Formats: sequence, structure tokens, C-alpha cells
Amino acid sequence: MATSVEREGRKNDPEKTKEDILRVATEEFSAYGLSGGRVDAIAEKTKTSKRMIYYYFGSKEGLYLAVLEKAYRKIRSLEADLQLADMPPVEALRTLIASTFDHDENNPDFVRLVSIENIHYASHMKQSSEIGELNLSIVKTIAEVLERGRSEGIFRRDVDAVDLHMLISAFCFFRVSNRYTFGTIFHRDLSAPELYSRHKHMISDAVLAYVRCSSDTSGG
Amino acid sequence: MATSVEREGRKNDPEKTKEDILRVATEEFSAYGLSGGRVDAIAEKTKTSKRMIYYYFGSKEGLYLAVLEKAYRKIRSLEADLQLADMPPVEALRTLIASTFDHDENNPDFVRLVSIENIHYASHMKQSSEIGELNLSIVKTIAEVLERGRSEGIFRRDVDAVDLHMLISAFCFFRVSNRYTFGTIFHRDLSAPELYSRHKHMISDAVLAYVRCSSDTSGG
DNA sequence: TTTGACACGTACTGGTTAGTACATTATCAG
DNA sequence: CTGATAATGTACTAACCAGTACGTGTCAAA
Repeated sequence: MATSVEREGRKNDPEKTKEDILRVATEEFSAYGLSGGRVDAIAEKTKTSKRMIYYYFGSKEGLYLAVLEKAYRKIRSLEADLQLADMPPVEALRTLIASTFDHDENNPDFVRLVSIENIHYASHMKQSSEIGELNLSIVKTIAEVLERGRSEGIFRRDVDAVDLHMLISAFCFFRVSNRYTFGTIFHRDLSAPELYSRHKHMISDAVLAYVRCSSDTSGG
Repeated sequence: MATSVEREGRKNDPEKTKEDILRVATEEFSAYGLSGGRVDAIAEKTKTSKRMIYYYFGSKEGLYLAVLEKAYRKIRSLEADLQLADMPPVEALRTLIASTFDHDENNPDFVRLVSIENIHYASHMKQSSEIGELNLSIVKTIAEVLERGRSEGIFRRDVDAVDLHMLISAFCFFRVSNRYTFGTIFHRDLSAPELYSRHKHMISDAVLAYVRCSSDTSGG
């Protein structure tokens, strides 16, 4: 008989259930925002029910925060991989920039969630002990590379690591976060392949040109 | 008697009513987003009633679009003022960058509305004939400055005006749009006055260093 | 094999919210 | 002054949506 298939008994698998909910919720919130996302819509796309969302995550906001935390956890794990210590400073920076660029390019969901969290003044993030303790290693890495460049006499001395990270992140992030409005106004498809490499070169060149020693940085 | 004060007769002033609604709606949508913004909340903060919102703007989305159009109209009018034609290319670029920087810094509502519109995939903007025909003059201006710099032999020849506008905008925009998450993670108040000038210098230096001629732009 | 904690499903509810029906007043052209 | 049209206020509704009451099934330890 096919009974074992047709009314296959319920299997308790809390981890899988939670994971399933988080996956679907990430899509929903990323697509529609926190206010725009619907708990019912999430429940429907899940293998489980709305009941379980509240069972595990307590509230819509609790679920949203879990989604956000998972997203940040993912990038933290990705950042560790780069082995920049062995590279010359310029190459290290280029590698790091390329990595940031590709990360944002390949994770539009993350970019959208961060945008959404900013619309909410980062209020959920501030409540999260996990995200609060992130203290991204990338800044330490940048500071290290900058220091090596300075001691080699090829980088200017007045560059702050967090500022530089911002300069890099801003371009990589904006390219993804604002691709719709920017693309519409300037009639340009920001996901086009030829722009991918051109923009990647541009931010890399701009950052390198900036940090390099130069006799002329005055003006204006 | 005070009758003329107490039950002062209704005054019809459609322009003022519309303007009032738009002002309040801009605050609401900018603060809570399109989905998060409440028509009732807007109506309450207005001198008029919800009825009039629907009378003039048809729907919540219609109101939102009107808010967005007004925001874009405002920046277009601001862009025209710069007189860059008389300046040397480097000074012209620095002036333009400073102007973009200050614009985003001073108009966080605009920045938020654009972020919100991107979350909605710019779908409303695409429906707007007004915004569709914006074709911001800033790109023409940049192209002109770049051309002058090239003919003077001080700018590299492979810089696209739209790309450069993106490089500039990205940093100025990100600084405002992402100040909450970025500030939280890196424990830095991005609205602090000392960062204002430092960041303004940084983006200016970076862009200028990028566009200037240089024998070494290879690497990676 | 029983028992108790954990995991899960169904059906529901109460408040919220976009949008409207209906009545009334202002304004202005003739 | 008058009638037509635009502008406005009040009260309402139907749908939506976050959250819950209540009951059932699972599983591992005793």
C-alpha cells in the first residue's frame, strides 16, 4: 500500500523547521521589508504553519531579527577566509576590495536587509547582542594592511581604517542597493556583465589612488 | 462675540491643502516607509482629513508617488545652480563633489525615500512620467568637466561620466543611508561634525586621485 | 510501556487600516 | 443672486493581519 506515503506520519525535526522558516522569511522580508512582509505569506510558503513561527520566534519582529542575525553571521564567516598577510599591501587591498565587491554583488538579499534595517534606524540590530558583538574583523585587517603600506613608504599616513572600509563598502553596496532607482534615472542596467568588471576596476583604482602617497592632495 | 473665531467658516484652499498633505506624508513615508506609513497617521497630523488625501491623491500609493516626485523635483532645481563652466577642471570637480556631499547630508528624507523606493524595485518611479524624464543634468555637467580635464591633459581618458557620478553619489549617499547600521557596528556616530569634514575631504581626494592621469593604474 | 516535555496543526479573534458613502459648504461665473 | 462645481467633513465598512486558544501527535527517558 501507499499509505505510508499518503499520510506519512508527522516527523518532529525542530532544527529543520526553524531553518525552513528562516529561509522563507529571509526571502519575504528581503523582498517586501519588515512592514511589508506578511507572516501569513511566510507561513504558506513554509512546510509548517504560522503557529510554529510564533512558537520559535515569538513575534514578527523576533523572526525578522533572527533573519537579520543569520545574514550577518554569514558574512562574518566569509570575511575570515582571505589570507592577506602574505601579500604586498597593494595586492592585499585589491584582493580585499574585490572580495567586498563580489560579496555585495552576490548577496543582494543581505544588501536589502541592511537597507531595510537602516530604514528602521537599526533599532532591531541594537537590541541584538549577537550583532552588537560582531566587531567585524575586516577593520583589523585593513588597519594591518595600511600599516604595512605606510612602513613601506607607499601609503599616505592619514587614512583611517574604518573610513577606508566605508569608502569601499559605500560603492559596492550602493551599486546593489540603489540599482533600481539609479538604473531607471540613467537608463543603465547596473547588473549588466560589462559594468561588473568596469566598476570593480573603478573602485579598486580609486581606492588605491587615494591611499597611495602623493605630493598633491590639496585643493578646493 | 467670539463666534467668528470659534466656528470660523471653512476656507477652501486646495493648493495649501495639497501642500499640507504632501509635507506630512513626506515625513511619514520617510520615517516608516511605504508599507509602514499609515494614511490615518498622515490624516491626523494634517489640518484636513483623510477624505482629502483620497480626493487629491486617489490612493496611498498615489500619495507616495506624489511625495517621491516632489522630492526629485527639489533636487533637480538645486543641481542647476552650480556655475562650473568657469572653473578649472579640478576645482569644478571638487565643487561638484562638495555639493553632492552636502546635499545628501542636508536631505536625509530624500535619501530615505530613495532607499525605500529601491526596496520597492523602483516600481513607482518607473510609472512616473515626470521622474522618467528627469535625465539629470549633473551627468552632462560631469561629462563637460571631464572633457576639459582631458583636453588639458590632466585627466585620464577612460572615465565615464555616469560611472563617476555613481562613485561620488555612492559614498555621499551611503554615509547617510547606512549611518545607523554602520554606526552601530563600528561604534561611530556618522553624524559627528569632525567626520563631516574628514569624509568630505576623503571622497574629494579619492575621486580626484582617480581621475588624474597616472602612469600606474595596473595591478591585481 | 508509560509519562511528560517538546513539537506541531487547525481554527479562530480582535484590532487595525485602506478606502468609501453620504451629506455639506465654499466659490465663482453669469 | 443663483446655480453649478469644486472642496470638505463625518461616519462608516470590509478586508487584512498579527497573534492566540485549544487540542493532538512525537519521542526519549525511566
